[in-house]
Amino acid sequence: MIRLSTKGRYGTRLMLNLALHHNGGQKATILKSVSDQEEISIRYLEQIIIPLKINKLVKSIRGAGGGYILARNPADIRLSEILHALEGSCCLVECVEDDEYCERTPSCATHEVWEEASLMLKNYFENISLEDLVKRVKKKSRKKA
Amino acid sequence: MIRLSTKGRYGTRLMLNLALHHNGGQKATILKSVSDQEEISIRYLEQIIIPLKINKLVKSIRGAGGGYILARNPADIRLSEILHALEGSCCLVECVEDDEYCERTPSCATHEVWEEASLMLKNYFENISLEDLVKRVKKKSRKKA
DNA sequence: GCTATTTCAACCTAATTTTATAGAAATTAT
DNA sequence: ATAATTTCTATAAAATTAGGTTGAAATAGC
Repeated sequence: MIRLSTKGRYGTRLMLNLALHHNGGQKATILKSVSDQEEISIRYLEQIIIPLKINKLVKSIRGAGGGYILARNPADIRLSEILHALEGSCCLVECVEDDEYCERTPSCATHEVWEEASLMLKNYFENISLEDLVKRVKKKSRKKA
Repeated sequence: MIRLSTKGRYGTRLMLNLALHHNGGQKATILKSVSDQEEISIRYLEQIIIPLKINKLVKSIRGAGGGYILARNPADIRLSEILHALEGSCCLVECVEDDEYCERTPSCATHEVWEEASLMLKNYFENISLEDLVKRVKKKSRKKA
């Protein structure tokens, strides 16, 4: 399927949750609280956050009183970066980013199409920041009330 | 990953191959020849073509001299139809097409984003026909020569 | 010219391999 | 002692391979 894996989906919700609790980056958020609020297994969150840490999107603080903090302000973290860290790419197919993946690429008409669609997606996700998502959440909760 | 499955990719190449040999829909193309040209296992092609047949995108002719023919002219078959037959949808996430998939949907800000991206993709694939792909192939082979 | 046989290709089912997802247990740092 | 982190182990899904069956056309023998 053309489908976002749970890694990408859960990871984005994880980052959004950190953004919602990001008060200038003072207090760390523990995965347990993210787990409770987002209803995602803490074990799985631990695996998901590893690539986010490697890609310097979050900082970890070990030990008591520790947890995770966004490495930058929510406005400076784009969805494309999160997906890139978690999915390896924003592309629909491997061969778009990896030239050597398939030798047919130069003559492949379908490749062109996947590439164009991938660029479209990439562009879309590059223009959405965590701050934008936070705004959407606030808008939604206003509608409810 | 946000990735098109091999079903979608191989299936599109299968349909494109049928389109390239579609001379007004007179002669059927056998999977063996598609397998040789596209370098995809014939066993796998047999599985991939089933949903394409169910969705009335191809017609099968059994026995000697048989094979497969596009059910319509290449200009009348859109990429979105092929992907829909093979992938079940053009969407990035289940919850976009299935309202009951996730109870968080109404309050989920990330859901909005996946939905918008999915619609973008859907729209893109709806505007590409097999004939368009055939034209791209011809353009590419001209460049080579 | 009709039946029997061969051939070709679609069709169906099962098994295997690989990859993704999820969780448990053990470990490390403060 | 508590919380983060790593490593290991199941489970599930996707991709691929493989074998055998059925139906339809073409050909050979009578």
